[in-house]
Amino acid sequence: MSASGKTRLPGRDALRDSVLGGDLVFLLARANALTLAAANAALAEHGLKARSYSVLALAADGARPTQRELAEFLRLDPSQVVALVDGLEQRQLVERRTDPADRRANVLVATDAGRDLFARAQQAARAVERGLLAPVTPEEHERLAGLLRLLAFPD
Amino acid sequence: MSASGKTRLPGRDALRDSVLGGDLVFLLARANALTLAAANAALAEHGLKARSYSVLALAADGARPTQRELAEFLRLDPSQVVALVDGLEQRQLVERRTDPADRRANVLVATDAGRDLFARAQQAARAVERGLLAPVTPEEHERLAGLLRLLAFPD
DNA sequence: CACGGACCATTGAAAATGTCAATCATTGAG
DNA sequence: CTCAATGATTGACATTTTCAATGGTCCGTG
Repeated sequence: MSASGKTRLPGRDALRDSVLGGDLVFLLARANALTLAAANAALAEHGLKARSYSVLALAADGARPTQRELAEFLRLDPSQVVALVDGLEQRQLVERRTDPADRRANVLVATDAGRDLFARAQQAARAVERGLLAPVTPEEHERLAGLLRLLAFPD
Repeated sequence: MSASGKTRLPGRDALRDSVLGGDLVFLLARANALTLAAANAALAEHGLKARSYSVLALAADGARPTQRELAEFLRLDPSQVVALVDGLEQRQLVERRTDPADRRANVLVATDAGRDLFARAQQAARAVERGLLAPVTPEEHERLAGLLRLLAFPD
């Protein structure tokens, strides 16, 4: 009755029933990899990736974040934010304004062109999300977002 | 009524209420980053990372996956799997056996030491997961896993 | 049986990301 | 005023990703 004679290869999805199939960290990693790839593909036609899209999004909706806040929020090293903002600024999608309340800090603001591009990119992003969530009811979608928020912001 | 006079910095979590706060791709990315960091920290004392832990897990529970199956399942390039398996094999945690049914393919099998280490590492992994899911009821946990599976395996 | 296209594992190189320490300007506390 | 702490920036270095090329093996076709 032991499995010693097992010569069959795992079926297409035999691995899913392994220990990892219930591993939250693994499921998150895989879901992230797939959704990130889909998002990047969709954003490419706008010259963006998920990263730059995120920065543009935060600049575009008037939160006026400093680069340090961006770094913390996006879980990036401050030096990566520099590069990201450089890219967007060179394309005139975003401006660095030194924060009047603290002249060490730069506050990010989207230009008109930036808001424009963001609006279009957001359409693409939403379409992707819709596609990803096709097998899920709106209710479940909300539940999922809520649970993910718990993991993403453990406070 | 415009926001032209807005000089206040965003509160600690003002960014969460931005467009990104409801962005599934972003939430997944951030949740993944946090849980991955936690998992890596916990696995470090066993000389593992989430990646090597995953490979070891699949080898340890007798699924006898080929490297190609591993690559697909973990969403890695086959060359990365080579490196991962090299590491585990040098530590005698895992063995490559050429698949009798297809001599091109290597099937991964855990050694006794490998199963041993995995058992201990799994304890650590489970503890981390418990910590991450502390704010969530077991029911919600299951629901989350189910929804993530939909995203992770769109078939 | 022999051929040829497809597939697995492996290698090596190049590009993208992640991580860290050092620096400059500025802030805020004492 | 002084000084430790902080935000942005730079540059170096490690890790991860992504690709193309190769040798061995498989399998369908002729």
